[in-house]
Order: sequence, then structure tokens, then C-alpha cells
Amino acid sequence: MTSRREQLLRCAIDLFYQEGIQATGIEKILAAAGTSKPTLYRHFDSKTALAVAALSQWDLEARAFLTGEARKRGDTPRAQVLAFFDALGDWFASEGFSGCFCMNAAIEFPDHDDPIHAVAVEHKNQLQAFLKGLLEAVGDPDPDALSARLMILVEGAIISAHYRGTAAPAAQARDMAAEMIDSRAPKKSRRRPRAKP
Amino acid sequence: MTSRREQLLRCAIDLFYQEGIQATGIEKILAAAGTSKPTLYRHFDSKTALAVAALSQWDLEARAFLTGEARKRGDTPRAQVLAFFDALGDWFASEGFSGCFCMNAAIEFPDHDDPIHAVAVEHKNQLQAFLKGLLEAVGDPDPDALSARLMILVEGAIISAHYRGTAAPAAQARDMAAEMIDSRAPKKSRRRPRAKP
DNA sequence: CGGTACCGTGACCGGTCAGTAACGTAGCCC
DNA sequence: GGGCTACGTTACTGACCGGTCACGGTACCG
Repeated sequence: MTSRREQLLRCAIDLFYQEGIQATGIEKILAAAGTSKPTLYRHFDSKTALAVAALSQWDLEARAFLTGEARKRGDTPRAQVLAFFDALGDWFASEGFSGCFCMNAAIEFPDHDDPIHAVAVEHKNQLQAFLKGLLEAVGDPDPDALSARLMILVEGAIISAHYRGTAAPAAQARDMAAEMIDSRAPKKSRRRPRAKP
Repeated sequence: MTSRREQLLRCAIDLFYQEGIQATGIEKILAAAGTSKPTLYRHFDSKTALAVAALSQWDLEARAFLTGEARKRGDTPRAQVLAFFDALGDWFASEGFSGCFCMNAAIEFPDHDDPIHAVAVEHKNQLQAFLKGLLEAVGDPDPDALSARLMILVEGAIISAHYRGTAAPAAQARDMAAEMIDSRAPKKSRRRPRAKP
């Protein structure tokens, strides 16, 4: 059963994601959902509340896809990290890809106190935590540091793919991630963890 | 001499950059510049034209800073690439840092045909070309591929710094860049350029 | 002195947008 | 049936925003 609320939320996700939150008027969402204003405001307090709900739902689904595919496709933690980037590549190549909704929203609402911004940051934290868990399982000497670096790769790949319109950055980031993981001594650390001349 | 036009442009750069283009009303810019609407429209055709001019000017200044610092601080091509990331770090730590104006604008106006989007993509291409030139001087076996990878690092670092509010990603990206450069055989290539099982 | 080009003021237009109110209606459960 | 909930329709408000117009002032320059 698809309640009116779910329909609204689905259309809000699509339109806010594709065209931006500020650029999307409420009436466009209503037209897409085939309903009208009072119904919307019975379910959501304001456009901002709708945007937050849409962002949270998108966050859940995107994270479920990426982490699920990573776990499904890789049989070792290392392979799962790399599979994570492969999943990114599939996402980039999928129809309607328009960057990371959370990242887009965080840029549209740069104020750090904005509730929308908070959801976006939390999304990123959750992804980094997932990668960190895999790196711990790999036996990386410093999962915190490496997961932060991998997140730079992830976000850079998303941006590059977004406004270039190609999925290639996923494979490039994947290669870099593999080099990063392998250049660090697994289990028994040997190499210098960092260098700053 | 600071003409009215330059004042307008300066204020437009500041406000569009800090708060976003769509979120900034023209009247706010006029108030900051201490002038009024007719003056603005004598110099610019529309808000969009003003935004494009602001973006282009910002692109010039940002590129001049980054490439200039890179050249100034590094005495070898390799050092200049790393200095480029150091300059990024200084930028991240500077007051008023709010991500990359071009990236923000490209996300705010995702339509690929939008003139604003075009300026943003060109900005990125120019930076990549600069890095590619340095990599050629380093003697990298595939400057095209590596410069694309470095751009992923650059953009990932910018995003991470932006909505985390820390300059740390610059140093992390710098370390990764150093590893990437050094792990490739300078002058005489040896490693596989790519892998996709 | 007189024309011209620029500037500031302030009013205004047309459109859009978020959000609200009033009213009528269909289903659903007791 | 009676009451309740959710919905649709319509119209509306109040604010804002991009852009224009008409006017008056001022400085420069022949």
C-alpha cells in the first residue's frame, strides 16, 4: 500500500534530487504526486520538513544500496571496500544520477546549523563508519585515518562524475583505494603511517 | 579606481559565494555595494549575467592563487604538485572559506546547458590542465590519467573541508597525491596502469 | 551656458511561492 | 446511521523577487 504520504515523499525525493530543493516549487511536487496543498501540509509541517524527510529517506536507501552491494559482491573485507567503489560506478552510470543528494543539499544550505545540513553530515559520517569497519577487518594500522582518506576519494569521485557526466571516476577512485590499502602493511605494520617533509 | 561595476562585482562574488546564488537576492548585493537597481542593470543584463561574471572573476582569482602558490613554493615539478595541495590547505583555513564557488554553482545549476555550469566545468578543466603540465614535467608515464586522479583528490578535499569545517583534508589529499606520484615509476614505467577483475 | 552621460531615489509591475482557510465529500468503524 | 478521518477543490493571503520606469540631481565638457 502506498499512502499519500509515501507518494508525496517519493516525488519530493525525485524532484528535490534532480532539480535542487530551492529550485523546486511545492506545486511541482503536488502535480507529480497528483494531490494538492492541504494534503501535503497535513503530513508535513513545511517545505523544509518535507525536504528533511526526503533527504533522510534518500540517505537510508542510498546507504543500504552501497553497503549492501559492497557486502554482497565482496567476500573479504578488502574486496568489499573495492566492491563499494564498483557499486559507486553502477550508481554513477544509472539513469537519473545527479550526484549525492546529501552533498547537493549541504551545498545548497551551507549554514552549519541548518537541519538539512545536519542530515547531510550524518550521511557522510555513517558511510565513513562503514568503511572504517571494513578497514578494521582488513587489519589496517589506522582505520580512522584511512577511512577519512577513502571518503575524500568517494566524494571526489561523486563530484567528478556528477558534473562531468561520466562514471569513470569510480574506477579511478577504486584503483587509488586499492593502492592505498595495499601500500599499508596489513596486520603487521611496517611502513611509515605518514610523511610530511 | 574602483568603478561602480567593480564594486557590484566584488559584492556579488562575496555574497553569491557565501550564501549561494539562488538564495541571494539582488537587493542584498545592492545594499552591500551601496547602490541601487538601475545602476546594476546598466552594467549587467540580468542576475544570471551578474552571476556568470562573478563566477568567471572568482575562477580567475582562485586559479591564479593556487597555481601561483604552487609555482612559488615548489622548486621541482613534484614539489609544485604537493605545494598545490598545501595552498589548498591555506585556502581551506582562510576566513570565509565556503567550498569551491564553481563547484557550488555547478551543483546549484545542474543543467549541463546552463552557462553557469559551463564556467564551472571550464574552471575544473583548467586546473586539471595545470596539474597535467606538472606531471609531464615530473616524467609521469600517463599524465592524463594521473591528473584526473589528482582532480578527484582535489575535489574530494574541497568538499570534505567545506562541510566538515576543517582544513585537514588538504594534508590527507597531499599525502595521497605523494603516494600516487611516487608509486608510479618516474620516467621508466613499470606498474600496470589499471586493473579491473 | 547648455547638452550629455551617469547616478540615486522611489515607486511600481508581474510573477511566483509558501502556507492557510473554508467547504464539500467519500470511506470506515463503532 | 453517526461520527470520524482523510482527502479534493478552490480561493486566498502575504511576502518576496527580478526587472522596469520616470524623475531629479550632478559633474563633465564643448
